[in-house]
Order: sequence, then structure tokens, then C-alpha cells
Amino acid sequence: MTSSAPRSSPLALTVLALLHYKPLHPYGIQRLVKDWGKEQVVNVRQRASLYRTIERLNGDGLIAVRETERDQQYPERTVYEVTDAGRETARAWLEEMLSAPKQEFPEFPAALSNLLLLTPEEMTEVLERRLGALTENLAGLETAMAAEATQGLPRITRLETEYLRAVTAAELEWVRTVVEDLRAGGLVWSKEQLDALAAGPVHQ
Amino acid sequence: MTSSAPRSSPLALTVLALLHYKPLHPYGIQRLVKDWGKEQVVNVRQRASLYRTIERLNGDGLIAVRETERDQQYPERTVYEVTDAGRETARAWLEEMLSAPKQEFPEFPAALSNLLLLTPEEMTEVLERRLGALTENLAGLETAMAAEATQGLPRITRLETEYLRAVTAAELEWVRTVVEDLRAGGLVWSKEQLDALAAGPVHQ
DNA sequence: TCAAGACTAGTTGACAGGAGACTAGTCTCA
DNA sequence: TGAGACTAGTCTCCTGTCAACTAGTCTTGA
Repeated sequence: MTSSAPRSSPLALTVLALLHYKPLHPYGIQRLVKDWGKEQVVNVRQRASLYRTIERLNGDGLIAVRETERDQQYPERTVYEVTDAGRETARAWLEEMLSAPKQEFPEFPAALSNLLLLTPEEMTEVLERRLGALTENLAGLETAMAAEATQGLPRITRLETEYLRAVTAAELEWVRTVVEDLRAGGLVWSKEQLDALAAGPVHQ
Repeated sequence: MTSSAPRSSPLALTVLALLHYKPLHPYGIQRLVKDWGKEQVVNVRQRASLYRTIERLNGDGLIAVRETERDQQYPERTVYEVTDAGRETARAWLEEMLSAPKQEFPEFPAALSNLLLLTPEEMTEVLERRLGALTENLAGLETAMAAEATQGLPRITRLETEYLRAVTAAELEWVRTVVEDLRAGGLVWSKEQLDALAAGPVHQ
């Protein structure tokens, strides 16, 4: 079954990692992620992805069926456990994910690179809305961290929240300065100016 | 054809935006993105995605076939132009993407939330490698920005690079402090400690 | 007490992007 | 003239996202 090292993904890693603690059924995995407040970093809202990921890991021999529960009222629940191959793979994935920044393509920078379609005034307005949303997100992260700290949990359990806070704060700060520059009139453009650039050093 | 507002994506937005300048064939779009140094923010390496995105936009009436070139040696090239519906949709997408931070699930925080699988020593080692890679990325962004600036291009053309620099710098700084804490022994854990936590307030 | 509405749990199908291989032609230059 | 690199388009597989559907359970309120 072990078809040479399947591809990694945040969800697949998380499934393998959680099964290190104890055998679980899919829904139990989803609960654990939510209970530990990790929904911000691992998408378990998409149940379809979770179930398919588990099937894939099972097919690749990284996890195995432990038993099939039949708790009267619930539908049948399959409990999975991690295999030795799964343990090895999880470590390899983790090292790879931590050591090498992967090029991802979030939508905000892509949008920024096309803002010629808006006027500076419109740009100011939408960025102000973003500013508000980011401020809320940041506050949410802060309270989540404070809650974990007062619960006496060790710092490693909230490293990913720390990280999110750091980058969210940086984004917030950057957007803030751009909005300021826009309002101060230090950052302006016109369609004509851009069309001229576009007509410039472009071949074909 | 206009099947109510197709889904947005960084690539789809970019295609629509570039066609605002002038009609282009798929390869011309890929060239423009590369020539303008936007490969960091829009993935045009995946030609399959590019061609399929264009097909989709065409099917949805956001772009239309302008003409079909037949430059002897090359395969047939279809030149597309943006439609009025495409112009409207592009503006709507852009406003949405800029104003509301979208929840995305990058792999680094997901990996961080599972680092129980490594020892503090291993963690230090992999994060140091990440530190090196981030430093290089940051340097690359700096030189890209400097090049654009000396070329006399206005600031809006490099806002997305500014943004990437800001968040990359924040990540770098955060990883640096974590590595320091690890080395100073101020951030330690053991498997046993974590197993105890896992056995704690968890249902089922 | 039973009915409306919300939540739980799993499944399904359409859609979209990423990875990588494959083809066939072109250009370089040794 | 022939090896190797690049250009341009296509194809298939894999995985994740979205949205809807089913069917059972729990809540609460008339």
C-alpha cells in the first residue's frame, strides 16, 4: 500500500499528529482541533477535505483502522490509529514545512498588484475597511493567547498564535501607513500614467 | 453565458486586469507577469492553471476572443480581450479582496501547531534553516524594490513587494526570537509533558 | 407533548489550482 | 550537424474548497 511518500498538507499533518495521542474517529479529530482552538490554522470546517484526507492516509498506509464503533444512535464511526510509516512521514513533513518557506499565493498581494483598476479614493476606502477587520483579528488573537496563558498552558501550545499575531500586526501596520500616505496625498496615480507605463518596455 | 459571478482567484483577477491594457494571448499574459516581476504574487508557472482560467473566464463572458493569430512557426494563438462584464467583475473582485482579509491556511502555522513531534533540539535546527531561507527571500525583495525605484517607476507598481517585505521581515524577526529562546533554554518541552496535556480536558 | 429550528455527522458532486510529464517546434553555439 | 536549452500548449492526476443533501439529535416554547 505504501505508495512512496504521499504529498503533505496542513490537514494531513494535523491528522497524523493528533493520532499520535490516541486513536480517533474523523469527528473526534475535528473536535480536538476546535477544542484546542486550532481552527485558525487548520481548516476542519471543510468536512469533505477531512474525510478525504483520512481516506488517503489510510490508503497510503500512514494510518490504519483500529475498530468500528457502533454507538446506537450515531452513524457508524471508524476509529483510526497512526502506523509506524505514518509516524516517520509526519516527522519528515514537519521538518520540511518548518525548515523551508513554501511559496504560497495569498490573494491580498495579488490584489495589490492590480490596483490600477481603482482610483486612489476608492483604494483609501477599501483599505480602511481592511484596517478595521485586521484590528479585530488581532484583538481576537491577543485574547486567545491571554486565555491560554492564564490556563497555565505552556508556551509551545500557542506558538502558532504568536506567529499569526506577529504577521497580522505587521500587515496591519503596513496597511496603516499606506492609508496615511493616501490621505496625505503622498501616494497618487492616474489611469493615464499607468497606461503610459504599460505601453512602455513590453514586447509582443 | 454570464452565469452569475464566477469565483474569484488571484490568477483570474490578474488576467482580467492585464487585458485592460490591451488584448493578449495566454502566453503574452504569462510574459507580462514575468516581465513586470509579479511571479512572486501570481502563479503563472503553472501554465495548466493559466489556460484553464482563461477558458473559464471566456465561458463566463468576462473575456472574449478578439482574433486568432497564425504566426507561421508558432502554434495557433488566440488573442483575448476583456468585456464590459469582465471590467465590472474585476472591480468587484478587487474591492472584495482588498477590503476583507480572507482566511487562508498557509502551512507554516499548521506545522508550528504540531511541533510536539520534534525535540527542542531538532526544532532549533530546522528553524535555523528557515531563518537562512527567509533572510535570502528578504534580500531578494529588497533588491527588487531598489531596482524598480531606480528605474523611476512610481511607488504603486511595487506596493505588493513592499507588503511582502513587511510580512517577511515580521516572520523573520519572530523566528529569530524563537530560535534565541530555544538556544537560551527558555522554551523547552518533553513528550511526557505534552501527553499529559493531551490526556487532559478532552472529551470522547 | 410535540413541533420548529438548530446542531451533529457523514456524504456527494462540481469546481479550481498545483505538480509534473509530454509533445513539437525553435534557437544557440560548438 | 547535432546536443542542449527554451518556447508554447496540452494532458492527467491529485488535492482542496464550496455548497448542497440526508438523517438523526437536542432544545425550547406554545
